[in-house]
Amino acid sequence: MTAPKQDRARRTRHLILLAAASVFDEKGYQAASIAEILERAEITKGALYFHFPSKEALAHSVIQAQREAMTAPQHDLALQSLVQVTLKVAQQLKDDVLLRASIRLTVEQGSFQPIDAAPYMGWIELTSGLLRDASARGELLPHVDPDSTAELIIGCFTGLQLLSQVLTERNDVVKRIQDLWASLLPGIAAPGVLMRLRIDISQ
Amino acid sequence: MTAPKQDRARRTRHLILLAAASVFDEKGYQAASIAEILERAEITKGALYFHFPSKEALAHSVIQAQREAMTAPQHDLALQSLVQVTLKVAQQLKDDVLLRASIRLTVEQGSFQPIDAAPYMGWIELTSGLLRDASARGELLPHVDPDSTAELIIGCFTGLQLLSQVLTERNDVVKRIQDLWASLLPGIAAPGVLMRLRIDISQ
Amino acid sequence: MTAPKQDRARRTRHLILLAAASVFDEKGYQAASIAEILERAEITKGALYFHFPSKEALAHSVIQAQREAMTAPQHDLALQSLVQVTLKVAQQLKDDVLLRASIRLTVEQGSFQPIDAAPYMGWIELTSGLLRDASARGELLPHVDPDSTAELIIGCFTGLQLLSQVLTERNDVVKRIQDLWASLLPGIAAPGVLMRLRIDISQ
Amino acid sequence: MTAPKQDRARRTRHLILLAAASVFDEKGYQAASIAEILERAEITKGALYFHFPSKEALAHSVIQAQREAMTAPQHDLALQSLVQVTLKVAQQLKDDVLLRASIRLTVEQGSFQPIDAAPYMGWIELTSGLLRDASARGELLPHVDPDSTAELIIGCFTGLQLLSQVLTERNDVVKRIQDLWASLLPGIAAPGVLMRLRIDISQ
DNA sequence: ACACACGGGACGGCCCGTTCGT
DNA sequence: ACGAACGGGCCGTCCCGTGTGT
Repeated sequence: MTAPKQDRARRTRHLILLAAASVFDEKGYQAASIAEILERAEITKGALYFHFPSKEALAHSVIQAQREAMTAPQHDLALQSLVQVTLKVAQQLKDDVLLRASIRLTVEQGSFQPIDAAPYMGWIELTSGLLRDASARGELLPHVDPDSTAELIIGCFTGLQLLSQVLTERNDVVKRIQDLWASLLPGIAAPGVLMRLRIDISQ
Repeated sequence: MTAPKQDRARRTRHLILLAAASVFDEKGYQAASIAEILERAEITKGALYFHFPSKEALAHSVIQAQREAMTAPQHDLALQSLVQVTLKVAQQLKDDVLLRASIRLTVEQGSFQPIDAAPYMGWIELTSGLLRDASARGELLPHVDPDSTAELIIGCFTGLQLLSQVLTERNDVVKRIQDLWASLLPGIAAPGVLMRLRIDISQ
Repeated sequence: MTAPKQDRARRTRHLILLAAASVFDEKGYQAASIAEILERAEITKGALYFHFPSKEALAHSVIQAQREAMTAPQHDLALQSLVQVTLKVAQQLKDDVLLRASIRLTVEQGSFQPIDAAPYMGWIELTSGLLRDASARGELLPHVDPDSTAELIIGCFTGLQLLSQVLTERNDVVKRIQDLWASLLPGIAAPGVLMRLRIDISQ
Repeated sequence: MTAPKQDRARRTRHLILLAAASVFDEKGYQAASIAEILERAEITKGALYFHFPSKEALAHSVIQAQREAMTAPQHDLALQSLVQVTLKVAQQLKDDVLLRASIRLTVEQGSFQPIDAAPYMGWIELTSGLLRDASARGELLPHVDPDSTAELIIGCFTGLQLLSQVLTERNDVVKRIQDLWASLLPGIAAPGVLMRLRIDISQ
C-alpha cells in the first residue's frame, strides 16, 4: 500500500508478507491468526499494523505481491508458452509460499471478501490471450474457442493443484498438470503443432 | 454419530444438519458461527449440543450425511454411468446445500482438521471403479490407466465447480462439466464407444 | 433489554449493573474498562456478554435501571413536591451508584452516543409538569413560565451537583441545592405559598 | 510547559493546542486520539512530542492556555463586571475551542486525573473576588455571603452551559445565563443597584 | 542535529465454542 | 432440552520510545 522509505522497513515488510503467506497457506484466511503471523515473522503487533492496516489488507497485499512476481516466458509457439507457464507455476507451488498462499486465498474467497472474480480473471485472461495468439498463428484446431478453453484449463489446473495438495502435499503437481496437457492437447492443437510441443519440465 | 430412536429427534437432527450446511456453504468452516446455525435451525444451544458434541463433529456429520445420500446410476455402458454421475452431482450443486457444504468443507480442509484425504478418496474410488468396469468391458482405449485418470477427472471436476461458483454462482457448472467430458472422452473412450456416449443432461 | 427468567440470572444481572455503575461513576464511560467491571462484579466475561450485548448497551441499561427506580413524592403543594424531589435526589447522590453513574453518563454523553437529549428531557418534563400543576393551583408568581423555569432548575441542579462532587466529593450537595432554592423560590413562588414551603431535608 | 524561543516553534505549538482542543471538545479526553490531533494539526508525532511530553500534559496545557487568555472587564459597578464576564464567557463558548475544550476537560476530570479542584477554583475565586468588591461598595444585600454565592453562581453556570450544549448545541447559552441572572440578582443586589444593572449582551 | 518513520507491546472491547445446573 | 455462565482468543488501537537517514 504505502512505499516504505527506510531500508529496514522494506525488509520488515517483506518478512511480514512471507510469514503471513505461510500461515494463510496452511490455515486459510479465517483460521490464520495475527498472533501466529507475528510469531513466525518474529515481530510485534506495532510493526505489523504500521505496514498493514488490517488482516484483510494483509491478505490482499500477499496476493498483490505474488502477482507482481509473475512473468510469462517466451517461445516460438504460443501454445508452448502456455504449457510452460502452467508447468512453471506448478513447480513453484512446491516452494513459493507467496504463490501457495495467493491461490489458497483466491480459492477460499468469500471468507474475507464478498466475492471477487478478479484474481481468477487474471489467470484466465493470460491464458486466453496466449490461446488467441496461438489461434492467429494457426496453432489450434479450427473449432477451438480461446475463451471457453481458457476457463476450462484454469478450472482444471486449480482443481488438480488442490487435489495434489491433499493427496501428496503437492509433490506431484507437475506430473498432474503434465497429465492434464497430455489429455487436452490432442483436442486443442493442430496436428503439425502437436508433435512439436514438449510437456516435460526440463525445457 | 448416534442413531436416535425417537422420530422427533431424527427430524431435529436433520434440521440442524441442513442449517449447519447452509452456513458452512456460505461462510466456510471457520467463519461459520454456532450462533447463526442455531438461529437458522430455530433451536437452542442445548439441543444442538445434545445431538453433536462439537462444531467439528457437526462438520464431519454434514460430510457424512451427504456421502450417504449419494447413489450411482446404472447404464449399459460403464463410461456412461460415470458421465451421468458427474452431471448429476453438478446439477445438484445448485440446490443441495448438503452437497455444497460438503465440497466447501472438503476443499477448505486444514482449517478444521490436520488433513484428510478420505473425502476425496471416496469420489476417486467411485470413479476408478467405474473406469475399471469400463476397461474390463473394452470401453477404454488401451493405454488408459483407470487410477490416474480417475484422479485427473476428480481434480478437474473440483476445480471447474469452484470456478463456476466464483464466476457465475454455479449457474453454469453443468455446462462446464460437459465441456470437460467433450475434451477428455476422445482420449479415453474406445472409438466405437465414443459415438454411443451422451453427455447431455436430459438422459 | 431482555427479561431474564431464572432467579440467579436476575441477581447476576443486577450485580453487573451495580458494578458497571460504580466504574462509570468513577471513570466515566470511555475510561471505564470492561475488565474492571468484571473484577468488581466478580463475574466472567461470558456472564456479562450474556446479559448485555455491548458496553454501550450496558451504559444505557444503567441509565434505564435508574430511571425505573425513581418516584415522585406527593405533597399538598406542587412546589413542595418539586423541592422535595430535588432534595431527595441530591441526598441519594451520596449513596446510590446507579443514580451517580446515570448522571455522569448523561452529562458526558457524546462520548458513547452521537447525542441524545432524552435523559435530560426526562428530568425537565418532570419538573415542568410539577410547575404547571403549581401554576394551575396559583402557587406561582404570574410571570413565571413553567418550561423555561424547569430548564433553569435542571441546569443549575446539574452544575451544582458537579461542583459539589469536585469540591467535597458530593458531601454538601444537599446544602447546595437548598441554597439554590433559597435563591430561586422568592422569584418563583407566590408570596403566601413561599412562607409554607420547607426546604429542609427532615420533612 | 516550556517557553519556546523561536517564532515558528510558537506557532506550531499553538497549532497543536488548537487541534488538540478541537478534538478534546468533540470527543472528550479518553476518546480523543493522538492520531486525530496530528491529522488536524497536520504535523507529525515527532513534532507533537517535542512540544508536549504526553497526552495528559497536552490536556493540561489546553486548560492552562485558556486560563491565560481570560480577562475581566472593568465597570463602575463590580456586580456589572461579574455579569459581564459570565456573558462574555458564554458568548465565547460558541466559537472558542480552547474554552470549550477546557470546560469539557474540567467537567470530565477523573478520567485523566485523580481529581483537581483548581480549574473550578480559578473561576470561583474570580467571582468571589468581584462579589467582595461589590460588598465593600455596598452593592449587595446585607445577608449575601460572597463565597457561597460565588460557588452557587459557578455551579449554575456550569450546569446551564452543559444543558445548552445538549439541547441546542450551545446556541442559547447566553440567553440561559441571562435568565439565571434575572432570577438570582433580585436576591443578591441592593435595590438601588439592581435598577442600574444591565444583563443584555450589547453593553 | 534533529525530525520522524518505524517499531513496541499492553490493553481495548467483544465474540466464540463449550459446559454446567435445572 | 435450556438458560446461564465460562474464559480463552480474536483483531485492532493506542500512546509512546528508539533507531535511522537526511
